Amino acid sequence: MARIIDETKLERIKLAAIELIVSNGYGGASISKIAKMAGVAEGYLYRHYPSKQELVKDLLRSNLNQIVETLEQSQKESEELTKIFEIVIRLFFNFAKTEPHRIKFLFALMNDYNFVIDEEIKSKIIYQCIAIKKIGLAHNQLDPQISEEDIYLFGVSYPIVFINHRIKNYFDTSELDEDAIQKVLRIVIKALF
Amino acid sequence: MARIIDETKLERIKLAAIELIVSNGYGGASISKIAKMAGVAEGYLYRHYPSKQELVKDLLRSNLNQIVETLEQSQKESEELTKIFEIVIRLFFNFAKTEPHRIKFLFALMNDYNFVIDEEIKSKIIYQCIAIKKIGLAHNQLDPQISEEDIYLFGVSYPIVFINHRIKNYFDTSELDEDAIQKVLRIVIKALF
Amino acid sequence: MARIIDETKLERIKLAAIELIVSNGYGGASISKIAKMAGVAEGYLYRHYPSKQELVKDLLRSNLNQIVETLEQSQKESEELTKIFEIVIRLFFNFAKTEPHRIKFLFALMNDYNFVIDEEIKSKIIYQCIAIKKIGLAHNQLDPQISEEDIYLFGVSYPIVFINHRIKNYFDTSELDEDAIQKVLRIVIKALF
Amino acid sequence: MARIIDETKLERIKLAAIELIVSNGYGGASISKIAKMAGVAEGYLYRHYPSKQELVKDLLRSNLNQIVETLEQSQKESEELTKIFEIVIRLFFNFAKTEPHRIKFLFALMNDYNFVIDEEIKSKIIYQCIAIKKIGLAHNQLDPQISEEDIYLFGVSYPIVFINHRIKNYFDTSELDEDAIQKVLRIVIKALF
DNA sequence: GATGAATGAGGCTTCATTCAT
DNA sequence: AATGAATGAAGCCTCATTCAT
Repeated sequence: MARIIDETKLERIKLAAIELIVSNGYGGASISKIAKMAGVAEGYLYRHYPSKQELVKDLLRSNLNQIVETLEQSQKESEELTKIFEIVIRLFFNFAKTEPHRIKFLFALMNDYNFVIDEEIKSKIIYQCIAIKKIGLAHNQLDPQISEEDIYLFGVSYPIVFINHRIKNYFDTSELDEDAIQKVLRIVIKALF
Repeated sequence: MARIIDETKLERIKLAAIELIVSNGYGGASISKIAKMAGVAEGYLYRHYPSKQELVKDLLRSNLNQIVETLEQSQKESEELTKIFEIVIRLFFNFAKTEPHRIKFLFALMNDYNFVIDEEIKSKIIYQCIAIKKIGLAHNQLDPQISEEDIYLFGVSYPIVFINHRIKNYFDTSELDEDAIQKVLRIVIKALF
Repeated sequence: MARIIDETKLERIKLAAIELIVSNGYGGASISKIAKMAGVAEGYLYRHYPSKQELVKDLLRSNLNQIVETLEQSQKESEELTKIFEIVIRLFFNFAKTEPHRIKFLFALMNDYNFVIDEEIKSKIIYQCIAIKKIGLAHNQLDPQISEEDIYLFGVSYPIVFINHRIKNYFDTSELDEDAIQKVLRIVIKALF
Repeated sequence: MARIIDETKLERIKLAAIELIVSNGYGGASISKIAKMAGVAEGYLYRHYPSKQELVKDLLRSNLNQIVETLEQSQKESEELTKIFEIVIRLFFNFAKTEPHRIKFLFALMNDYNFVIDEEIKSKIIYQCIAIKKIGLAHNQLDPQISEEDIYLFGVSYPIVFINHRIKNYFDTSELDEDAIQKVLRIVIKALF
């Protein structure tokens, strides 16, 4: 009975929101623009989210979840710290190539003072950082002065910052190739080990 | 005399704008709120800036200029790379203590995809990074693979990111004390040298 | 069987509509809220009423009909005017106790300039008032200057106004007890006889 | 400096709001309709009231204040209760002739369950009713069973209800002439004395 | 030079209503 | 017969900006 929810529509809304937030900022991504870009009625959005804020929160949440999964995945694939970081960093770069909006979106909102990260996801991320630190210490691969905060700053934050600087073409290079990956990886290892 | 009064007004406007942008975002910092907080008529603002955008651009420009000056200053004070980085980092931390709004503001807008950094300032910053790189290479203190981009990412971007993560209390530490400074400095040096 | 289920649904819709109109006003009683409260699909409502307006009109109509029936009933039960008024007033008070929403609803919409009372019901009410007047005159119980309008204003309007003032606790009494009934009855009789 | 506030505009807004609320109800009196009718920009309204609700509250407050003043005035002019009621009732009728919207507006909102009367005005009205009751008792003119609530219901509420019933032409008379005044006065006195 | 009254476009959100299923 | 997904107009409100004073 009744029509089935058109999942495509929701997906289009999310994509449109991300794209518009990335290019126009939170304030510049108006509901009407999002709806128009998604080819959906303005009111439709509110059948799935109680407010624009909640839509963006959800977007941030699900994108951060991808990071959490990336971190989890990396630890399943290897026990060597350099390898773990490589996996994570490669995933970010891959992410940047296949879905550049998403990495821009993350970059834009992770830093925003108005969008506090969901407590649950935050603790998952912290938990993963602690786990990585433990692996490193257990295998004597990590500078003992390194904290989970540093793991986060170099394993997550720095690659994202790097990628976005490249995307912004800040230093007249926008390459996100193998050389760039190696560069990031090398510095991260130098910093933490 | 009249000019002096003027300057105060403008200064108050700038401070109010920064504070409101930091706490409410660009969209949440309306002209009327800024004017009210600054104790100035709404229209007054338009005698100095053609638009709100231009006001914020100018704010970003002048705050970035402080960074340029910080970089310039650091090179005048020492020729040793570790010392130079220490000076810069100490200045950022000092900045964070005395004018936290400003460092938050920089953090919020530097990364924004909507506020492109003034071309002139950008090249100044790049120029300073190149200069620092040269000093480092001349004194054999720098990993030769390090580029000016890396100098920027670790000399400017990373300290600001670190400070803001601490301010946001992301890992349950909001300390910006000597230990924090040493920590940042140590990692930067490990990464670049 | 299916029909019975239907009737329940419709009844639930009506009750929900009344409750929401009373507590949120006509504008605050949205179809979706009514449907949700009634546990019914939004579209269902439109199988019985062509519009929200028509639903409310019908609600008003059927509730006013109860008043007409109350008036009719009272005349069947007695020929003495005081008795007739007593019956009517007691019914209103009883009504207020058992179904407070309804008396509030009547109060809210009877006075509304947007919901004109159905012509048919209006003439029924007028007819009843005339009938009561006739009884009074026939038995020499009524001040001859009293018109059917006065019968209405004191037999119907005043009790409803009184009850609602008490419900609103306007004068710090919300009692609707026997004393209140006696008080109303006494004044009505003093006014009309 | 700067333009002077155009008091006419505010007055036009108030009049338009009253007229539209009377004819379309609170919900039907939209900001845009009010602004259009008043010949004023939509946003202008918000320079004087923080919300639509507050505008209507203020309207209700100021109109109720007229009633308070009417009650106060009446007691200054006479010490005889019949005279006091006559003055009040005459004022209401006069009011109805010169400013019919206002009396309709009062009628519409006084009874509304969504617009609670300002506590301050309420106590003023109660105070006046008590004062009138005292005068009546002091001069042995009042039925001792009569409370201030009754004074209100017959001195204020009933005349307004009567006038609005006439305006609505409920019993095919819309006269608000001397006869009507005498009729109301006579019944009120019969009821309370 | 400075003010703040006034504007109206545009933002977010809700709503009555329709109609495919 | 009944559902509830989908619509888009309209509601309330805020905002950057203008301009008479």
